[in-house]
Amino acid sequence: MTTDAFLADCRARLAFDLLSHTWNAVVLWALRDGPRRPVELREQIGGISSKVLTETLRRLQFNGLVERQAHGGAPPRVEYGLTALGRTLLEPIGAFGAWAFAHGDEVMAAQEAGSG
Amino acid sequence: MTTDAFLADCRARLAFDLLSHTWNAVVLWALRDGPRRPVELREQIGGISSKVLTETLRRLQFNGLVERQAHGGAPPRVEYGLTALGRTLLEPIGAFGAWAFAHGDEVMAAQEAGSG
DNA sequence: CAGGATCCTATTAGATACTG
DNA sequence: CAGTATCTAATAGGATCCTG
Repeated sequence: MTTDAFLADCRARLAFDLLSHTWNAVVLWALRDGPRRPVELREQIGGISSKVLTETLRRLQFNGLVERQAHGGAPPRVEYGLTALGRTLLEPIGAFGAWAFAHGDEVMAAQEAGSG
Repeated sequence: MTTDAFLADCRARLAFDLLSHTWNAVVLWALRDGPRRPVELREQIGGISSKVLTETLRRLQFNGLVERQAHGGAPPRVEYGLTALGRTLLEPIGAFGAWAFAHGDEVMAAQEAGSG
């Protein structure tokens, strides 16, 4: 496939849109080991507010990547887990993680060189 | 590595930050076949303004992923190409592209099901 | 605990016009 | 053509309070 075709394809745009939301990939990755409750996700991820986490989960749910499971009662207990489709995204996300571990220091070095 | 460690690592955050800017991955991908001039990139990508393209290129340059080469004269001729570091990112980006081609239709189906 | 409703701020990108 | 300046609209995200 050509670069042009790739960029023009709406599915490719879709993939980029998924990535363009800061927390999408982070939350998906945090769910890799199985369903989690919101409070657990917040602890695990760190630095994400309740509101933003909820919005992110709704977005992922809307895109068919995450499913919500409510175990009724009080206090409420809700879990979010990856769908089959969501699990297929773990591999590409993992590829980025691997890249970050391999080359992250080079990026940081470039940043310091550029700003100093 | 554990999920916690992955998420806490600043290099991982870095990777996610790279992705969180809408056009970063698109522009990197558009440069995969070799250096391009800004006007060529705009045509190839489509839907990106001169200003946003310039900002994106500066950002990528700052992160050591892209390098600028000016061939002086009038009219000015400038080319942007991937650095060695930038080229290492093509593989993970390609993984996402492949995912989009394989599963993009499922995401779109989920969106329609959710909104309808 | 889950998560909705508000308010507020910083950032982004798009449009346009202009300079060298 | 390359790139900047300016203005504006949209949005993400943070903080906070409140409800079931």
